[in-house]
Amino acid sequence: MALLFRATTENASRHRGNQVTNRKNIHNSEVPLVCQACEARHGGVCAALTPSQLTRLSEHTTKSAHERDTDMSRHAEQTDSYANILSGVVKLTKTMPDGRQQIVGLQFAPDFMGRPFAREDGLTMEAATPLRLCSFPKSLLEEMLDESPQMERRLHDQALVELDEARDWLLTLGRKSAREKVASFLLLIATHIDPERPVEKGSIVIELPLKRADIADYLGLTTETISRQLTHLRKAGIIEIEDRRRITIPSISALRHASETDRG
Amino acid sequence: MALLFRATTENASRHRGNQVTNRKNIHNSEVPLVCQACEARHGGVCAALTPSQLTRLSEHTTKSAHERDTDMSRHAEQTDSYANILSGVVKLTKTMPDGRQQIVGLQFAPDFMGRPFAREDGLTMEAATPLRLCSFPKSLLEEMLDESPQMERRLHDQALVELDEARDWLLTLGRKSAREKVASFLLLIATHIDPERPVEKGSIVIELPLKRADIADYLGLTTETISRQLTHLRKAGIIEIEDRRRITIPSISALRHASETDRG
DNA sequence: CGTCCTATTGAAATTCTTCAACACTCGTGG
DNA sequence: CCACGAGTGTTGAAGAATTTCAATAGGACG
Repeated sequence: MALLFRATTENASRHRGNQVTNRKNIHNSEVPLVCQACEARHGGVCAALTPSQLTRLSEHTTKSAHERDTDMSRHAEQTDSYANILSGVVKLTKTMPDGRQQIVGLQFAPDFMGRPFAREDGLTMEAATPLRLCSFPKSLLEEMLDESPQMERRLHDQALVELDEARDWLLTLGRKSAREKVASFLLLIATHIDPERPVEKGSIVIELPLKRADIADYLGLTTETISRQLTHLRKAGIIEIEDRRRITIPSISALRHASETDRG
Repeated sequence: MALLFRATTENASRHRGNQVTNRKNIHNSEVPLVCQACEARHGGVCAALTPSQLTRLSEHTTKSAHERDTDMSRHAEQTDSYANILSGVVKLTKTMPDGRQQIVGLQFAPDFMGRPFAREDGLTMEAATPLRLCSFPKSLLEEMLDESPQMERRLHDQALVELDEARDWLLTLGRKSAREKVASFLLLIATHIDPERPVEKGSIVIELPLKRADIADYLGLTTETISRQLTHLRKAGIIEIEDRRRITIPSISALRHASETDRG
């Protein structure tokens, strides 16, 4: 069992955020250094805590790194912990008895993973990319949730955001053509992968966190169709394919248009 | 504007739940009579309130009835209220610029309608059937939410349930055939429309809350396909069609099977 | 250099949609 | 009481989009 996931685990106290990039100039002496990186990016649930609560929590956090394709539900179960995503992408997948699969959600930094006080059913969570987490014991977090309604509201908010995203995706799966679906996916990645960047203007390059088969499972299509539609978008000048995983988008608004209409 | 929705509105205090059917033998003298009906069925958010809070809330509730196709967002906006569904079904719809539509959720009694402290975007809410609501002023409810973490947790729970349902539906839209989709829809209705009834055994009759065009918008198909698949299910002996709106299901498990496999 | 995994491309097969005609139901007014 | 019309649902045939099957190519790694 333990062999099934390989994680490099370091105690947070030995680790002062020295790997952190993208960091803004924040010097809040009250906030634990380990947490500043998170805060700097765009506060996850922890942002709802007071500095003293944050200090208490940070004393029990563990940072860990995981390879692509690691089963994260297993990790959560084994360590009896919840976690924030520091970097990387997690895919949530549903599977039918006969093997058909559908990715029902993607989680990016700084999303919270897990469900305090509630069941998560029939869903597998896998690292879609190399992943870094900041984990805390379930018991401690649930304690703090009982103390801090703000933190619970934060989780509630994340659930509502995920609900909105799931519903947007229902529209995509139910009513869009394959071409529009692929464009919608690229748009989704472009707007989520780096929340720092203002995404409206200019040419951007995105790194796809999923391989073709995963994209297919996300869009309810086959890998062949993904491939064909990508080359179609390329020929239409809406994207440029640098390499299987890197795509440049000359104009986000052109892409957005393509995500809502088939005909030019 | 006001002409656009016609509602018969009665003050709750003049209304002692006398229309209530399906009521169990509960005699809790501390709980306001207006609320007992709700509780008896299967506690909505109000179940998290103390009797005294419930009394306070019940003094400001308004029951109302609405015809099919009423725009409920308008109602919520105009009365500045949130509401519990007492009976009937509400459909949540997303629409694309070019008119394509997708139903992204159905709400049944005793679901809570509205989103305290958060935005609900690009979504229209319509009565799919005649509807009865129990509404309360937003301000009062938000006050009580600040007082009662249990109530907020209840809302949080509902959001998580809706999220799970949306994700199940993603699998349905993304990976199932038209036949399986229609079977899945019937199964959904059978399991939601009357939460009282144990749903596993025997033959049951369901009343469809949606017309064919709506079912199509829920399943990402066309009305023609819905029609064809319904007659297919009928010929396969999985359902009997009593009339356009009433369908009997001889065996729920056969239907469940049909919702996951095409070939017999 | 061979092998495994991933991605692309083509041609045939299938599923679902589109277009078109027709049937049923219900309420209204002659 | 019947006729009419609008809204709703069903059925058929042709067409389009996507899948399936099959073959090939590119990269990463031992």
